[in-house]
Amino acid sequence: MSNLDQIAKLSGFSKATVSRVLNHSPHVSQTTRDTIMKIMEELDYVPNGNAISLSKGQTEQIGMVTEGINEVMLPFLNSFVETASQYGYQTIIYTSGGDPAKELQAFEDMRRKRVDALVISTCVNDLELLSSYGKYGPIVSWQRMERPEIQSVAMNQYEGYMLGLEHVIKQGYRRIANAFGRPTSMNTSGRMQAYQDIVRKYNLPVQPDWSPTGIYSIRQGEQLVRELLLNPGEHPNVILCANDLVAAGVLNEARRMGVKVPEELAVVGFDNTELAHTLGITSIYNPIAAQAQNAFQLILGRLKGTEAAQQQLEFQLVKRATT
Amino acid sequence: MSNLDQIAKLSGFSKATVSRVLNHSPHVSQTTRDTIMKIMEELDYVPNGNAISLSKGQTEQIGMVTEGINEVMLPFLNSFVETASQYGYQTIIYTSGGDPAKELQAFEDMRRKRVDALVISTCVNDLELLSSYGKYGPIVSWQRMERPEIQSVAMNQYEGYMLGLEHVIKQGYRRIANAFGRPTSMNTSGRMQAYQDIVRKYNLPVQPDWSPTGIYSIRQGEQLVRELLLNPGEHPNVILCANDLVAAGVLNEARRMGVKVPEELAVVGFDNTELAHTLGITSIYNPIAAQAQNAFQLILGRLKGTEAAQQQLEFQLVKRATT
DNA sequence: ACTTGACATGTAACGCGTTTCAACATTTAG
DNA sequence: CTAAATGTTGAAACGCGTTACATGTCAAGT
Repeated sequence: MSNLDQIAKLSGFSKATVSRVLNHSPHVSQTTRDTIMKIMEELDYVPNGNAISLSKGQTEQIGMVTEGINEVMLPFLNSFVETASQYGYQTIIYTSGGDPAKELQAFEDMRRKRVDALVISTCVNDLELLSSYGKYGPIVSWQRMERPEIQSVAMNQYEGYMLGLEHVIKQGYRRIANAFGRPTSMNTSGRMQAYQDIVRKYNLPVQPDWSPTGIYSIRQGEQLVRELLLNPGEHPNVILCANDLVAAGVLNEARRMGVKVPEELAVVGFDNTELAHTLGITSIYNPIAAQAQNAFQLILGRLKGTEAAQQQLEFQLVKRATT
Repeated sequence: MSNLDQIAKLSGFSKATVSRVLNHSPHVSQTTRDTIMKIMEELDYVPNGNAISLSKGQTEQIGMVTEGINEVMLPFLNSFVETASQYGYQTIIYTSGGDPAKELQAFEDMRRKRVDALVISTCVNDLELLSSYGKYGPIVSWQRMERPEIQSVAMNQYEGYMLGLEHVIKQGYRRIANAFGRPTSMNTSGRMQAYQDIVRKYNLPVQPDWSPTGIYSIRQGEQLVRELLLNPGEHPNVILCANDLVAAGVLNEARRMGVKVPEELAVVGFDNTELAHTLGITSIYNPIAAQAQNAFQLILGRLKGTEAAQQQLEFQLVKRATT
């Protein structure tokens, strides 16, 4: 493996000049540039990325921290990776599987300079602790967050959820159930607030078990339907789901139970992923890809000291066959 | 930011000894270890990851190269990331979006020592070219591949596909259509071979447009159904799909067109992802998660010089409502 | 008492670019 | 024709651990 020093020696110039050629510095004469480039080609030279990272103090790598990648995250991940790579940044995946220690690993990696910044979604560690890593680099969250050290690209969940709620009300449904996500997240509390407000506004019936939290997956959606519809007492006639995965599970299981959708039970998803389209589920369009781009821009801004503006994005309701 | 040198000076020991403490070398007395550890804690010291990578010549990072992450890749990605992290390796995502130059970036990054190894799936560059990067580090492919420089964890697609073919034959279907994937991949040619053999064995009817290639996505699946069923002439009564995404699209569109599944048209997916389960699609179980683990083990083996054995994995057919 | 070996620790080179500051050469302006 | 400006290039320090090899010490073996 050849290195910069060899190029310098062979060309008769100093390391500094070779470095200038590599970095396209204008302070090199064309002749010198040509000479050096020729030698680099002959030796099949490429600079060592680690050496660059070490001396620059930056890796041009950004960590994405999640519990695990699922269908809902897919557009976020793809869009983020794509955007980052346009600017020469690579994306490293950190999945915790719910283990706080593994999650923390990502933050430690930022402290150790292996990544320049982090994007996080739902977190399992104490926020206080995570925020404290803000001093080691930019942290941007996909969830709404009230921490000065952590910027957020999350949208106003209250408004988004309200869109879904008003929609089903307009369709004539009144017995509304909610499959909420992570109970401690700001996203969930925004949605809960919307639900409470709509209940008050329209004086809707409420049952304690109609608003469970911690529902994220297909399987959980399936189970939820069984519980809701097999319980004694009054049943809901519409379920608003934390995301499209849950909605898919709900729809699937309801049909399996012989329940007519949307006549007997309406289903609303969230995020409007490909899955919602495929299954024909009414869903609240969440401009996830745009959020990912925004997340990267925020990071880049912090990294370059050019403070990018927080983009303004909106929810939309996509009506399909389940309402 | 404190560094190893400061710890050495403050503790009165040399850098070498401090390094030994960091690396849990047994050649340090307990007293010394304690002293040094205490100082490291006081200064809130952590070693710089880039410096380690530079001097060790390894980053403990593995690149995963794909056109883009989709639902089918999800279990592979998650399983790979999870397994790698157990061994202290991080996973970097490289998505090319079909652009050869972007794909090549990943290989160049290995040359520049930013990643220790690569896992690839479908590739858009010339294989000859990609193989030549084998000298810079291990490359493992998720696709079957006939290159000594690139190991493969792909399974025998011939047998897997045959499983699906024999199944639909047994169910009485004879007009078989295939939505094949990437035309140039070894995976596809294995499946094509299986199809040809079954056609010969059972003397099945064949139409030129019943075996298109290049079908990977939901949308393409949807379109395919329209084409196949609206064409003049004989229509197939079963479609075997390149993956579950395509099967989902096919199923979706067929139902929308009022076609009865499985009476008028059977659908078989591939990979048996969560999606197949949700939609009740018969699918060929492809032990993707296990392949990902295997891929990592192969890489680790090459990296550590301990040659891991290629695991033997099997396909299975999961019958659901679409056949 | 003397050698041998085990253990603890230090020295210095190494991995490889980047960057600041200084120096020198060549134009250009006056 | 000189002073100032502009353009080239180099020396050396810096970023930070790792590791092969050397040295010193003390206890066990004979």
